[in-house]
Amino acid sequence: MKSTAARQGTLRELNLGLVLREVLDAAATHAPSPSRADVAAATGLTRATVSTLVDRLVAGGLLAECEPVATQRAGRPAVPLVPAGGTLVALGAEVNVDYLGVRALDLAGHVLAERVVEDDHRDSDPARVLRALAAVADDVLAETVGDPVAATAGEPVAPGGPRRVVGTALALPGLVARDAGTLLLAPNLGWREVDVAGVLADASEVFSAHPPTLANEADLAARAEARAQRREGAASFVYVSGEIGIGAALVLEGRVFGGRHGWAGELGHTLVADGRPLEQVAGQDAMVRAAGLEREAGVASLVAALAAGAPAAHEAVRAAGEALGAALANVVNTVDVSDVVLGGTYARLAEHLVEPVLAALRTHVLAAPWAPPTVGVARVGDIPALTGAALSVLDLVIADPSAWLDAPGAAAALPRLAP
Amino acid sequence: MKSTAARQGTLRELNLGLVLREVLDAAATHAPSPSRADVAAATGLTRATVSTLVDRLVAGGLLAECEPVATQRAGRPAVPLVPAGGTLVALGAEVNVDYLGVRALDLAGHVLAERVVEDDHRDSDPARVLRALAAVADDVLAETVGDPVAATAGEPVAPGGPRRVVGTALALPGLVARDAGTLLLAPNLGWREVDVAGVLADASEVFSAHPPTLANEADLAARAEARAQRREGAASFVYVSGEIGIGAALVLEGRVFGGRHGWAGELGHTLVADGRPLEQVAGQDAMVRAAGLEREAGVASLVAALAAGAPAAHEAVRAAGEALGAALANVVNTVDVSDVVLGGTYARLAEHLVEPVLAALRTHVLAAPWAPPTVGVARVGDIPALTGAALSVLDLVIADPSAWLDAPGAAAALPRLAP
DNA sequence: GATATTTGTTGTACGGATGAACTTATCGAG
DNA sequence: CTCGATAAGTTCATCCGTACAACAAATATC
Repeated sequence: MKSTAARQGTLRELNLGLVLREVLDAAATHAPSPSRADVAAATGLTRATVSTLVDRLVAGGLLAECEPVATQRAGRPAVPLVPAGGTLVALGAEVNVDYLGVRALDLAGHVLAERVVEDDHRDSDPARVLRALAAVADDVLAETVGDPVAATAGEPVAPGGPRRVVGTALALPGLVARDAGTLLLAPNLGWREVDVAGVLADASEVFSAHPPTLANEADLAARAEARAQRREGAASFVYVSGEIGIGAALVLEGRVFGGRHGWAGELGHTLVADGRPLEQVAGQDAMVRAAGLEREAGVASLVAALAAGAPAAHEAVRAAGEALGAALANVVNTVDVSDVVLGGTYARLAEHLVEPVLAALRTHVLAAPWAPPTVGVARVGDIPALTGAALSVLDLVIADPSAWLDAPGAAAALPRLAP
Repeated sequence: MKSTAARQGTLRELNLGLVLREVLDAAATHAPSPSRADVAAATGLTRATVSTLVDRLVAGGLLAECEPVATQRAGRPAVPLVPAGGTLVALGAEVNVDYLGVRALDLAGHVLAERVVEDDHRDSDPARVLRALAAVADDVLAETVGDPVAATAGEPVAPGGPRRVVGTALALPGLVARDAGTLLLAPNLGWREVDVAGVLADASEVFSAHPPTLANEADLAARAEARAQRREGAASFVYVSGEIGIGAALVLEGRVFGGRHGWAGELGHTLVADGRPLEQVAGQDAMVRAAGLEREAGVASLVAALAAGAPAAHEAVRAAGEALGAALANVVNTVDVSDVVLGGTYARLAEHLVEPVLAALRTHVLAAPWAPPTVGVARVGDIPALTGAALSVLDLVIADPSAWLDAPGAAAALPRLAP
């Protein structure tokens, strides 16, 4: 919390964000679209105040009004409010060990377009991979807008036409310097000190117009998971992302906690009981190898072996779960968040992992008797970091809505959408 | 950040707190007392606005004006503002394994009175110890106010007379349910599920009028350390409290992070490489025993042995430092805070601990090359948790200053204090 | 068709911050 | 010693955003 003077504009900005978030959250959780009165009731603001704020947001092209819908009850029918789907686009990208991809989201959080390319990036050439990503990004954006150049010009337009790009974010399996746009270290890619933003800017129109914010893959995946879980209120949990590496991210009251530099949650390099880093015990490759399978066979073969009842596979996963649980117990003891969510590869193995992880938590977490640990499975869909990256971009809009308002009047002519 | 409607009163409350904090911080860091103009410049508010806010705080008895002081420079001399020392009292208490104590602070953070009683509380009777604490608390409060009963009545009074008690807080070496006022588990005391607040309320006037907020000892000690370090801006660090047990606390941007229930930082029960909990390797008793000394001899004998150059003592401390460093590396990797502050017993052994801890951090922290870890020694004085507990009470005043304003007019008659 | 009910809007009032004078109090130059 | 420069603090008109209350609009129920 920055302690800076609160002028009157701060007030408006705060409440504008509050109203916007209310509508966006409803859309994200598939709750019925709220009316002005609903928002007023939920926020504690007056109907009058909400009305002026909503009017501003609608005029600015961030919200849209649907046709009033009959509600069976007495009273004037409410006008449902929805995020304006037509204007803003956020681009989330990811480079991971065995794939890269880009996903485009609108303000409502709906996927406008996406593309994922599978490839092996172990010890790859950063420039080559990043140029491939840049091409994919331009493609994906082209699917959502007629002309990427016109789209960045900031002209308000009708739905279906070109859109305004809010920004871009990139998920990477390693340590990043988020401000400098540099990847510091990604052991599983074999990358070190790469000027990611620079390379992307040279290779892509989108990334040069909108320099990407870099972040850890697990953090962004957790951002997406937090949204998926928001259905039942802002949750706190430790998200474990089991890809080739092992990343973790803390979600506190629905917000991802990245730490001072965004490097929090480096779980893979935690030392476990035998002195080895966790990744070498419970990582994807380690499990596959321990199960007596070829590394190239991947997780799919492990899943198959488990289904077939192969004892070595079961033992491998159980041992991995035990080590993971012990490492997570330290995390839980450190940050006092007792719910664990398994994501990535671990989600596919959850059936066999939950029990050993939970057992380890129960025995090693000091507070377990009073806040029983839980182990759940991620709800968010495939490649959550793509969604999380785009959501992290959209957070900018929510944090400072008035910066993204179109010139008033232009959007007033927009036709009403169907509910 | 609770997302609740921001009305106009929110604005005033925010800025009131901002102004108050500005003056309190200056007092805490022994910086020169700021004038209204200084506060305006620091906060970004107008001189006019600051004036009205300060007037309100002065009238309410939270701030006081000193005699204008000649500044050598041209211009009207400034009126230095200081926390009103005379009106509010915050009580911080602690029960730990080998002592208990109570400290009374005024709004400026100055110690008004304190008392510490050394005793061995291992496997003690909670009721007996807590009754002793209650008696100490009543004594300490009596030193600061003429009549504890009158003091709680909330009458504004002149400096020197009875004071208003803001509240009480109690530091405990274990897990607490802070809302319920219950100690859940304190292994080193041998206490479990103790209704601390209830016992104290029955045994003491202060605690019955002002039910104590319970918190972990390390968290509160870190709260005090954060204030001591604020001199150079809001710092982030991991505070390690080495008492009989080992506690840790996270300080982020100057604020203690307690986690969902206040149970964050349970470092002592982290499992180290050989499978034992850290406390049994690097705890006070473990070090003393490993050095070949009697447990009862305590840390003093260990310090003496180190000074005498006893090889066993040096080896014991070095081994402890190594284990501690490895455990801290996990914490640093988890929460991305690279500065460590050694407190409690560890501060006394810092000379011999810093090197092995630092070495362990350098090797195990993934981000070490880009954010070099540091290991420092706590600056705060003896028994920091007492100060931290009282400070946590004073935080209530800063968070909601208007709730603590006296009736206007009553304090206007107060004489001006000397600068 | 009258009434109740709920949504959304329209003024008016109020509280709080702002900016521009203005007053007060000191230093220093002549 | 006087005058001007300088800075702190105050006063007042103004702006801005929210609250409150009354009102208009649109539907269901009887």
